[in-house]
Amino acid sequence: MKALYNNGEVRTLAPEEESHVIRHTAAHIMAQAILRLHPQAKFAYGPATERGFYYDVDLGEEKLSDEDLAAIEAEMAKITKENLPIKTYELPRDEAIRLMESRGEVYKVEHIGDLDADARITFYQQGDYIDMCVGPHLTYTKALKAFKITGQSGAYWKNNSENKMLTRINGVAFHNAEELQAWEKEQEEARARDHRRIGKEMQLFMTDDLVGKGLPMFLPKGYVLWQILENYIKDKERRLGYLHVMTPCVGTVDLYRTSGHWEHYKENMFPPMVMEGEEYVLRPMNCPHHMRIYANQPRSYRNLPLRIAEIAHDFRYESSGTLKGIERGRHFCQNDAHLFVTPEQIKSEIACVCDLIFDAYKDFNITDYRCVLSLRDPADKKKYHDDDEMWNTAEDALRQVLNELKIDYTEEIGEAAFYGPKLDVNVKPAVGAEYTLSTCQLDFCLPAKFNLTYVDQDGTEKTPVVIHRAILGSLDRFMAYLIEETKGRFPVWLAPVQVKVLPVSEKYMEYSTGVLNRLLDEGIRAELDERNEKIGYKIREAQQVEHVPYMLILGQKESEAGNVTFRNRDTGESETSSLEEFISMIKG
RNA sequence: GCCGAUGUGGCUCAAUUGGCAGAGCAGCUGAUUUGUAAUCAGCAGGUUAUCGGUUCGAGUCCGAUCAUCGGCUCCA
Repeated sequence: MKALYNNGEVRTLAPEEESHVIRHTAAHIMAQAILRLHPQAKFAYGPATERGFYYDVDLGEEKLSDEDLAAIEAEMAKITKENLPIKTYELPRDEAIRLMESRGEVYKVEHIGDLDADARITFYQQGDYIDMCVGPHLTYTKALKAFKITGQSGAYWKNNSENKMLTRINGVAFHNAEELQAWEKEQEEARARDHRRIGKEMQLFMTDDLVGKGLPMFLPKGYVLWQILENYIKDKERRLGYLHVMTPCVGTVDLYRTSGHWEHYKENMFPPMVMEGEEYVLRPMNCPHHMRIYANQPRSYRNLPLRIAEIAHDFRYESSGTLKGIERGRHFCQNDAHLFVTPEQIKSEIACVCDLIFDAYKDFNITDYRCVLSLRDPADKKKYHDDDEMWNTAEDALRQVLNELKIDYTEEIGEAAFYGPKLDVNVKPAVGAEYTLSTCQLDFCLPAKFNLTYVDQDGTEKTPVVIHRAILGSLDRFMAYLIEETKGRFPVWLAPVQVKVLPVSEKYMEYSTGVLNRLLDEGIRAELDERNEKIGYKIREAQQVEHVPYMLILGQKESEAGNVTFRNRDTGESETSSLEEFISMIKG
């Protein structure tokens, strides 16, 4: 596949570059189609994305319907059929501005102003459509063979909510129709594993308008899974010397003024409740409570590290548009902990946190994740605690630890918490954008705000450093992740129902009840299907809807021999064994 | 919050240009007593998200509100 570079050269693309060029060219062709149908359109940015492309367009007062999008897609097909040659040329800055002004492209003109003074300004043109662009692009419009407009959304000019909202039209583009078809199939499968869908079907959780949006409720089966997660991580933490506490879900506004959260996040907190002249808020996070626990008694260097942990309920007034099942609600439970350490202990404690993260990932079979070192944006003095020396120390310390631990990470500017840098471990859900599962944050800021001290070896008072960390992140979000990864087919140790006992007919109910009770006595999560249905029907439901790992089929043979026949959900195979053997298999 | 779309029994979906709200599954009752992915029959279930408007007549057209979905922004 050949591409036209902005120096006029035509070169054969490396295979890994092809998709990007196809998608970027698709954006131009879409822009041309939009312009033909909506001549008032002014174009902002129109890049290629991971799977496709978009173009941000100012359409004035006009709103696009689905029919309009379909018309644009049809016009794109027409343009590819016309097989227009794609040309490129460079203009001096003043001529470039004049060209764009003459076409009313105000956003492009502004863009030129943002470029370095010596930047080359190049254009690509197909037919009468001209776009300012660095390329490269395909050489003819017919080279775009498979694309689809996937929808529209609002997006601010330069991603800044102070700026005008533009219409973003999204699309996907591929080498050929087969790839497009494969993508469509993939989308369908992704929708099928959406945790909201599976959660509803498996009766794991629900939401209710009368309770309130963004406030999911865990149903019995979902809460069983939730508790397994809670016990799992608390047990790990206990072995690592964490001390669990329980603190209230409200606190005074002054508590958050002290921490600085009030100043930074009050818009995203549920508003204050005034009681007897005091203001209280639902807590959005737990650091301040844990800081006060630290301050509850004098601390010595001998007490450190002090690891305070809590499965804590938090409330955040998230924008309605960002709510997403149990992945992001207005109430959630954090697997939170604060490690109070001396500067010398930072490295070993962070190493221990990282070990715990990757240890847990191994247990949950999580392999597809990305580590990010989230740093401040030094220019943004408002968002971040203003103390460059503190930041440099913290960022260097965290970076150094990650390097020594040989953790693969990318650095991202402007992603830090307001009080310090963090290591985030991100995953991508079946549907939607990447999010953070685990986090480990280094904080030189809050301990000072709360005047926390410890007496050091030499008898002087020093300020501890705090490491904030969450392994399973929020239990709710972690559960959403597990649902999507497993498609609801949880491994035995996580399955809300591990064994479903299915009598072949009511004649074997007594035997089945005995088996059920034995399983329950062993602490196995088992259920009995007492309905008067055929065995095939019971299997179908346990398999297809409940995704139960093991089904016990009990009939004449089993009741006479006193054994069990179990059916494996994943293989569909059946085997007969003694009940004892089956029990030890489940427990093993 | 913003841009756009959607909203019909618990679930999945029908309902011609505006003309009697319907089916399958689930539920209940009865029959059947069943051996590895749906046994048969009957019954019940709806103020078509809510409120208002247009019309002889609204699930359908218009407006507002609410919720959900796809994005944007945000995520301590």
